[in-house]
Amino acid sequence: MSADKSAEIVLSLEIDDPGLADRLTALLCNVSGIRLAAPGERAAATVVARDPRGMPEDIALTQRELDVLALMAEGASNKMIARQLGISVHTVKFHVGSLLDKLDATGRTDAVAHAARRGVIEL
Amino acid sequence: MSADKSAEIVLSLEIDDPGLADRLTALLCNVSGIRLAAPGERAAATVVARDPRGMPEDIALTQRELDVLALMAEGASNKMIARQLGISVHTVKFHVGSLLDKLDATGRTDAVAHAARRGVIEL
DNA sequence: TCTTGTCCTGGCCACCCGGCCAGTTTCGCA
DNA sequence: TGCGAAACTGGCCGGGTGGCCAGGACAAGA
Repeated sequence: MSADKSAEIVLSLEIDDPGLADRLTALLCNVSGIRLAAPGERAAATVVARDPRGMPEDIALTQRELDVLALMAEGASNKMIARQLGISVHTVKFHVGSLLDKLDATGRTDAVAHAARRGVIEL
Repeated sequence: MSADKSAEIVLSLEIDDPGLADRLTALLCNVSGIRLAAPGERAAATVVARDPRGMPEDIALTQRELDVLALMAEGASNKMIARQLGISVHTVKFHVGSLLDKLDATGRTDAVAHAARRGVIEL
């Protein structure tokens, strides 16, 4: 067990409000003993702040899009999703396209990552 | 509600590890611009940390594989990763292949999901 | 020395992905 | 009754992805 009091504590930020995120980043990065996590780095603790007011946060996804998204997160290909849902590959690609648009993602990997970050799906 | 930008940011702590909680408390309470929440007070953000001991060791990934994995989680294509790391697309595909093998994934989306589940990367 | 592991690069190829065009049906709402 | 949203399907195509083959450089360790 390390009792090193000088070891840095790695913090990651999950903050919706860009202004608050900026202010916290500016404040925390100057604190000795604390370091902000690089992208992908494991953090000892996470600073979270979901949109305080309202915060329904649920992006307007249809039921079908949710179905497709869940299977996408399992690593399923369009063909697999089509077979699973009993629809054609074209329809799957149609829903994936809507998902990429609504989640502001560049690809399916990005879409799953964004959805997981926003709590739309559980990894 | 007052939107005073010079106001202190109120933070609350939800940390399992008492040692980590103490260290963070000691560090944060001396930062001007940040105040720890009084009991029952509404906080602008919350610092959370799950039990770090519950996680098994990281799967044996090389540094380069971690680099590629982090960029994959950002939704970057092989070409983007290659440009970012200053290596060729072929090398990126080589590392991605190793990643798929080690993470027991069928594709890059699956790989990112698995890695996030196992705590290898932070989404 | 020889072996092992990591990292890097190339070509080739089948398949998948995402975006574009087009259309259909069904449903709820004004 | 008309109109839009959602769901569904099709063809087409450029580019991306993943698997396979091959090779070389370089450091650590047996």
